[in-house]
Amino acid sequence: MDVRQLRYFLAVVDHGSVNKAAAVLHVAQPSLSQAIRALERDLGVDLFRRVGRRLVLADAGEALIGPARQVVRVLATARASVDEVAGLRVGRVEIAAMPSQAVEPLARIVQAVTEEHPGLSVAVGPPRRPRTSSTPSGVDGPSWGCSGLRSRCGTRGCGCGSSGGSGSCWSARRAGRSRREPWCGTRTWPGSG
Amino acid sequence: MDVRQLRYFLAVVDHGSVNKAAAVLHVAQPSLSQAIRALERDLGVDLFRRVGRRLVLADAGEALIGPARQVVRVLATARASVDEVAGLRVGRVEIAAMPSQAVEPLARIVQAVTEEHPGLSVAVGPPRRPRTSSTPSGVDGPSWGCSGLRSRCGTRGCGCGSSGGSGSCWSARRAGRSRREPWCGTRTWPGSG
DNA sequence: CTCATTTACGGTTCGCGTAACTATG
DNA sequence: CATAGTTACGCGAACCGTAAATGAG
Repeated sequence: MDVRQLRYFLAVVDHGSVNKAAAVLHVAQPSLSQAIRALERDLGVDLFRRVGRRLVLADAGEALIGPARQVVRVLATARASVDEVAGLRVGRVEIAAMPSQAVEPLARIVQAVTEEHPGLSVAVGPPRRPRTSSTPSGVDGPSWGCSGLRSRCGTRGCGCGSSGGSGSCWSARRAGRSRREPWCGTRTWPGSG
Repeated sequence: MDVRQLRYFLAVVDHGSVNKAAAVLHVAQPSLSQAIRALERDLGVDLFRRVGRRLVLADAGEALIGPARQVVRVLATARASVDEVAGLRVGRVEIAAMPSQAVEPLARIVQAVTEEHPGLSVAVGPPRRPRTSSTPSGVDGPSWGCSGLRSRCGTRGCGCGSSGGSGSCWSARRAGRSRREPWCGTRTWPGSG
């Protein structure tokens, strides 16, 4: 059982179908289906009942929702706790964004972040060599490949959530944050700013 | 950030050294060191300060301890919740064990489990790997490839922890529980018992 | 037939272990 | 020299995406 699987599970529950959930999670439907199956196999229980071409929650699935949300929430808390102590005082943030989305809401976000954290150096650039239409994988140069802004940036919510849309925000692949991260991640390196 | 990493982190904190923690976690020292590094890279913060040949908690590490424990605890709760609903009422457990270790403490454990859950069918066999790519969908016989017993079996602790030693207990690799699981896993499938 | 989900399959990434290296006491 | 931690590297497993198959409406 993995946090990623729980996130996937919750997405399916929230959106009512694998299709919708996959779109929101930015993964292919088969991948999501596969992950759900793996979770069920891992738990040894069917979380959904396959009725027609719909997935409806089974009892076990119902029971999992609460704890699953809690896991996700607590994990976010863990990160926030660390950020609270050492985070975002000084560092460098590199953001890869689709040019078409790089102005708004990005500009506003960057402004908010830099005002909140004067020690930060923020850089914005294009997504280098996206592996598919939605996942970046750059590794060299200005280390593009990392990127995005998460909904709540930094230690305190500075109101730059804006839910991203699907242009200026995606999960990092190689360099920064693990790609396991939900989608949208920040990455800072202390000292290089 | 992954639950596995948090578990590793906590082990290092609790045991005071990578060496000890690695031994307890049953992973090689470099693997653990690597994982910690990855976690630090992911968070963008040093969790430990490398002083001499010792790791001492940095502020960020200190801040992470609480939330990390909570994540681990909540994740266990999630599994328990599912088990509570659908778990271990009726099903089949297949255990792969090294022959030399298949008697004790395995026999005692199996007895305890079957007494606790009369609906269970328990099978024990060698850790041979089945070439059947499909996991044991509960159709045919002892599809070995699954395995191990976790420290606390089932929904309530039935006292069969025994900490395993390193023979009759290991993480499943291909079928069954993900090997990400701490080590030792049970696997049940409803209906085929 | 159309749409949603699942299965099959190849590519890429990641975690782990072994071995070699560095540094501390 | 002995010990603890890190880096280098190869293997195996897992995840993802594309393509094809299955099944319900």
